[in-house]
Order: sequence, then C-alpha cells, then structure tokens
Amino acid sequence: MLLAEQVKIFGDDSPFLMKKGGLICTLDVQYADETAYIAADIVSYEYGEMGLYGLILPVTQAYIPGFFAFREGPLLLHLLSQLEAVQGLRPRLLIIDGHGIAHPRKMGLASWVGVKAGISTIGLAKDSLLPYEKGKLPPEAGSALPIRWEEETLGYALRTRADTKPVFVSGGHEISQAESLHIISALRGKYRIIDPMRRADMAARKMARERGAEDRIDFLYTLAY
DNA sequence: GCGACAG
DNA sequence: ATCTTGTCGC
Repeated sequence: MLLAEQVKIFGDDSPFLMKKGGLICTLDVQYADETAYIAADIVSYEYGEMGLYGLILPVTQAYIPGFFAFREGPLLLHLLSQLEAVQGLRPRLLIIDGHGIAHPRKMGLASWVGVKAGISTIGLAKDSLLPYEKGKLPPEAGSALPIRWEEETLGYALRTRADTKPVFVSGGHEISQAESLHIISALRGKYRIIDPMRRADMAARKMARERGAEDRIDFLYTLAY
C-alpha cells in the first residue's frame, strides 16, 4: 500500500488521545556540512519538562522541496529507536518541524514519520506549502484559521503571538486536526515558536556549534537544559 | 517550459 | 537549513 494511503487522521469528534497523559516528544534538526545534529525535548502534561536528548548522524540525502521527509525522516526514526533502546522512552506523540497532511501530496515529514514509526504525530512548520487566507487571521495571539484544500481542512494557521506571522499546524498521523491545534495552542509561550520546539532548536544549535573531533556518532547524548 | 517550494 | 550587521522593542 502507498505510504500516503496509510496515513490516518482522526475525525474531530474522536476522543483526545493525550487526555490520559503520556509523553510528548518535540524534535528539531540542525545541519552543518554533511552532519545532522538532532535534539529531542520530552515533556509530559502532568510533570512538564522530562528531559532533553541529542544525537549526531551523517546526512546522506539532499534537500528537495516537497520531499523533505526523505532527508529528515530517517534521521528522526533513528533517534526514536535510540530513545527507546537507551532510555526506554516511547513517546505517545511527536511534534515535528515540518508539515503533516498540509502538503501538496498530503504526505509531509510528520505523516511520513508517523506511519513509519507507528506513532501519533503533529506537523509544525514556519511556512505554509498551501495557500491560506492571510487577511482573515485576526492579529490576536491564539487565533487560528483553517487551511482548506478541496473541501477538506488539512491544517491551521495559528497565531502563537500577537502581530506576528503564524505557524502552521497539521495532523501528521493518528490524531485529529482539532487535537493537533489544541495541543500546539496549549503549548504557546512568550515566543512565536512554542517552548518545546525552542528548547529542541537551541539544543541542536548548541551541539552543532560545539562540535568536535571527539563527537560520538549515533550515540544518544543526555543534554542539560 | 518557468518559477515557487517545509528544513 | 546556512551565509551575515545593525536595529527596534520588550
């Protein structure tokens, strides 16, 4: 079966899967030359920040717009397997820097990783690949506007901060659009980028900045906040 | 064919 | 994503 046919987006009337808790893992990758620096931020609704992990891997695929999943997807799967093998962590939900089904082929990075790993995912991007009605999004923080495509809501433009460009939220796999929007909105903080993604971003940048000859490839680092 | 195009 | 200075605002 085609990968795109395996993507499952729940209806907005389905029960929220995060109601019983579980871990949310937010992922971000930085690239320097042919090396990828991946960071994973773990939080739980009950206890908040649970940990920050890092992994360094060689990059093998070029970036092709629209096919981002082939470059970054395998790297994220690698981190997930290490997270489980080394730390015994199996997140219930992934927040991924890219799109879910708000994608020209309904197959963004978050959907790709969700299907491959068999886990719920949300795509969270800084730019949209699909058109949306910019002028209809109120300037207030928290406002959202559906991104519609052929009679279907594929995601939302979400204003995470007043008078600032929105971010783009879309269900990736095994989650509803409503819950995707609800969770990202609940994680809103002081900045446009939600705190978990900011921590992952900063951690990955720090690894890339402080890289050295003694760096261990494919070793799961435990990072400090 | 031409340009635009998540990270 | 990355290459890069100053500048405005909280």
